[in-house]
Amino acid sequence: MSCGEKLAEEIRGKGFRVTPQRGVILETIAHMGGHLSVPEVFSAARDRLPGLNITTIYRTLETLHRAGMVDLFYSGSGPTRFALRDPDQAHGHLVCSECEQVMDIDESLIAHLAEEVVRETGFSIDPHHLTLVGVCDDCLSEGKRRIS
Amino acid sequence: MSCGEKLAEEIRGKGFRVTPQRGVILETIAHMGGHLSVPEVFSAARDRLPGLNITTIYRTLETLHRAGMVDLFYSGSGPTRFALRDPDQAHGHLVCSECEQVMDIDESLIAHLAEEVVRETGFSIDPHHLTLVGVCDDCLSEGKRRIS
DNA sequence: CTAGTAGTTGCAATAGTTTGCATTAAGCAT
DNA sequence: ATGCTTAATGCAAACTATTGCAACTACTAG
Ligand SMILES: [Zn+2]
Ligand SMILES: [Zn+2]
Ligand SMILES: [Zn+2]
Ligand SMILES: [Zn+2]
Repeated sequence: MSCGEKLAEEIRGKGFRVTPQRGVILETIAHMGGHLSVPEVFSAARDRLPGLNITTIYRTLETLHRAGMVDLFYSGSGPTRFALRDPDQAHGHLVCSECEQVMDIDESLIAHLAEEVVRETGFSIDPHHLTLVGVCDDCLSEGKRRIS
Repeated sequence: MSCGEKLAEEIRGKGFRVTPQRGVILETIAHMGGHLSVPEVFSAARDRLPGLNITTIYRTLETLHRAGMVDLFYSGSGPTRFALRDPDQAHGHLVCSECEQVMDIDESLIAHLAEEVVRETGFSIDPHHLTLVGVCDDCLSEGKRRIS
């Protein structure tokens, strides 16, 4: 069973239909890996399934996101990016607004943050691809800008 | 001195030029208040200054953001929103991905979170309009969806 | 296997955002 | 006041994202 087929079974299990388009899109993002934009997924998936429309990519990724299989990742600049979720390892990102650098946050720190928020507010943060914007160590010490 | 003029002085102090467009845009967002989208600011500001181009709104808000006078607020759906920064009270938002509800986070909780992150990673989170996506108390107890 | 239902797709129109470039004008120095 | 320098604006085009609707098809029930 290919990884596309495995993912197809997973979305069927969540009550969504398995279509050729969804099969190809899942296969594509699984093989490309990483953090992809819709146009990137589109041009790769269209090669496997001519006639595929870019609207279908947007809608499929939204569906997969609601199904918990794909994460959104918006860094504050450029197009929104999507990534296949790794259920075993929830990572997040720190985006420096000065140098555009993107760092990873590891799972345990995210878990601590989420714990504090849920205790204070009752709100459960989604630990997958938690994205925080600020200023990195380097940029802060270079004094390019003070955050007020 | 109107609030628009006061803000104009502030951006001049940060090294940016004061133009009629910027004066009108500042006056407009100060009087409208709240969390505004670019199209909203545009249609209001254009009434005061005919000929104003929407591109100028985008660029001015980006400039004001870099100057620390305006915050970005992207909730994961709809257009990006902007708000005049209140330097005395940094608030943030919790966005429920189930019911679209937006709650406020108060400053002290944000300060705690930022402290934990900077201690672990050296990264300084911008406390203004910190926005976290997840599931609210109500939606979680109603079991509309489990977060994995 | 067949028919019905409802979720999904493609297409076109629309909305929101960014970029390049020529023109204009704010702030500064004389 | 006058001219210089460079930031800022307007405009057009490209890019990114969303929505409405008709046609289609995956799934289910019989
Ligand atoms: Zn940086
Ligand atoms: Zn990631
Ligand atoms: Zn909710
Ligand atoms: Zn706010």
